[in-house]
Amino acid sequence: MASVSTSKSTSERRRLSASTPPRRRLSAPERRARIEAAATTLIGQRGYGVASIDAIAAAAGITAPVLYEHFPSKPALYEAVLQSHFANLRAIWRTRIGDRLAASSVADSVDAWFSYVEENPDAARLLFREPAPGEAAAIHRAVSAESRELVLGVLTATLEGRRLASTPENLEMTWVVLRGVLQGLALWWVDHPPVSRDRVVAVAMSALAH
Amino acid sequence: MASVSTSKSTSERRRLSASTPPRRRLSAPERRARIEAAATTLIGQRGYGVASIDAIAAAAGITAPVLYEHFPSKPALYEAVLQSHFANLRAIWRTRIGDRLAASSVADSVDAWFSYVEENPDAARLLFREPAPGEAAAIHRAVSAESRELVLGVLTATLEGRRLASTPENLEMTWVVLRGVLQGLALWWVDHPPVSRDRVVAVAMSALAH
DNA sequence: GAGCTAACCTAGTGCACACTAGGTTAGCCT
DNA sequence: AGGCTAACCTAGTGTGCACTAGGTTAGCTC
Repeated sequence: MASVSTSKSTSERRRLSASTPPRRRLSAPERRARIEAAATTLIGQRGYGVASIDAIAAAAGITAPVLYEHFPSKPALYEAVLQSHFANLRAIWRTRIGDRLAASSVADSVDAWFSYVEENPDAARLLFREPAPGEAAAIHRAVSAESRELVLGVLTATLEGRRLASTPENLEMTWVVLRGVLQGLALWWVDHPPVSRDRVVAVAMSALAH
Repeated sequence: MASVSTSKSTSERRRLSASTPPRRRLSAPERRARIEAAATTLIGQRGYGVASIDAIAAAAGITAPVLYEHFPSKPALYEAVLQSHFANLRAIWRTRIGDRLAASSVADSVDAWFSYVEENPDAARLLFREPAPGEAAAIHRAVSAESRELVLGVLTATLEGRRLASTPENLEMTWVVLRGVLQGLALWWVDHPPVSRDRVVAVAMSALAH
């Protein structure tokens, strides 16, 4: 009795995973990329609080301890994922717009921006659904601040002299309106994908044209 | 040793609360109202997931078991609070607007709407910060649907014949823009109270005038 | 082919939270 | 005054989560 195997044998475990691809070992960078992709999907769809580390690890094909060899904590993983996607969006704005806005470049940027949303719907949810206050909110605010400064700078240079942008507060409110329209449409669109990008962009541009 | 009091005496407990008002017993409706007020504040400020039942009960001056004599569960409490505030906002729209929009009544409504936000900042956070998907999101969607239908109906009656509102999707996108502007400004404003209501309303009206 | 590193695992720990069982007492009613 | 109801409490239970200790093995290097 006592001599019968007391722990599950290796062969048994391997048999269990026979139906799934035979569990390969990945290099650290590749595994890290899969973890970030899984985190984007799950945090985007379920929110920071509900997306558990176990679930993210499972979606990345591993278990929680392996995830902790790549990221020191859940907030750190969240920050890394936010950083990467916000940087992509900032690049979109920067490559198409100089110091101030011109009508043509704005249309270009908005279209490119919605292209990114179209190709990364879970990232859009992750970035634009504001997290509940707490740990996650502080990180989100810190990371998104850089993007906010970028757009605020462009708005300042463009709108100086116009009536509604005469004070810092009005400038910030203009930014709030801009963000509200774009993020609102983006979050609506990712749940209504049959609508074409052109139509969403048209509504956005019409709402933003004063 | 063993004979020394093993449980805290009643008098000792009463002495502890001597600094705070001497713990009155309230009637059920009054206590219920305080629980709802505490829930509005805490869920608004911290979000559904982070605001614990213990914290809400403490803010209402009681302990968790008493709260459960008034509300059967945390989701039920959340729904009750949402219902009450959404109903207030619907009343604001309904008393000032008939079947379709006229420029003057819209300005009136928007001003009254922001008055409510001004007087109930925590309610604004509770209503307009979309919760992370999960239990809370389903309830929020269900409760807010009635308000959405109300505004969508008014929009339909008003905009029929205009170009951008020609399809159901465009109508819904118009609603998304409207909501994005109002909610975005409201959430920004409750964190920047020194700005006067008139200025916020002015920005909102300018953004919504096509 | 032997050894080593690092990718991966199982099996926990501790904590915070929603919710409950069962007892105590304030304060009204007669 | 004495009794009764309902408002309130303490002290739990169970669950789910972030995070970890310690061991196993794939697969590269020599």
